[in-house]
Amino acid sequence: MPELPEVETVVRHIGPLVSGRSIEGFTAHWHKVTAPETAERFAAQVTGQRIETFVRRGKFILLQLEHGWVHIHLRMTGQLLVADNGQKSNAHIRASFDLSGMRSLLFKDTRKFGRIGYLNDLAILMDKLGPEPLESSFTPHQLANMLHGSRRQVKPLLLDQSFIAGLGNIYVDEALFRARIHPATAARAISTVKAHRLHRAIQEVLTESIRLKGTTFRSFRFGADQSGEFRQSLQIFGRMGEPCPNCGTKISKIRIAQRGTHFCGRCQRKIGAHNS
DNA sequence: TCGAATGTTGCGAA
DNA sequence: TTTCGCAACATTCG
Repeated sequence: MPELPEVETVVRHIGPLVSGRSIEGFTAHWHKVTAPETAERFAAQVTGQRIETFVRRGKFILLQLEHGWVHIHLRMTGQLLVADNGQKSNAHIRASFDLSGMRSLLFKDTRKFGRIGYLNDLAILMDKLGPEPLESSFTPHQLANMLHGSRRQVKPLLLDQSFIAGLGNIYVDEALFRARIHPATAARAISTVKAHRLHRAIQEVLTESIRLKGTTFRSFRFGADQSGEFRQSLQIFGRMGEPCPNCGTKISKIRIAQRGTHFCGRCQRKIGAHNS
């Protein structure tokens, strides 16, 4: 599903196609796509404005306008498509922006969880998000301090967008496996050495996935129905029962914080700091 | 046939 | 502060 690498892939693909164009109109094809705002009010706020930049923050796609910002969240099944006017329409289109130059930006979302909104001031959104894991300002030392300040289990903590922005179920499982940390470990019990290892694992797994244009596990697509290629590089996610690539032990799948969680019971021991 | 599982966020409640 | 369960949805799986 769209996590940081998938959203980054979408932004890199779509940005050049729409930046500099003007929004000439907006149509909601499903009444809640702009919730809690009404589609009419959203349309009034963005119509006539030029798209200055097209960027990502966490899992949000942000369109900087002349005045204010459009934010788009793909949630689970959202996709952005650019179509030339007159092109045949797709199923599950929930909203469309009419752009200058006879071109449209379409929001496709089978499960209807995705949302589009407008903000005058981006701070309202930014304040709810933790650090960007790939920014150089995000340091191993900082992550260690953050972990040591929490009593929560490490997996739900990493999924919390106010703790760190952009990670979802797939990359949390992958990063914890690569760092050899059990997903149910109390965050404050993670040694500084392991915290630094986790920092490296997070950056490596995200960077590598962006390079391969994300993970297509079920539905993620970008552009003209293209898939990401990182799925082949997944070491633990979706591999329950398969041998651990590190030690050969069967990969386990359990439920932590209501989320399917994959790990190796041998490589990722919950207690004890002796397994490196 | 049908209930369970899927996965992200936000909400209220414990 | 943190955890828990649910709701928002459609589709696929067993």
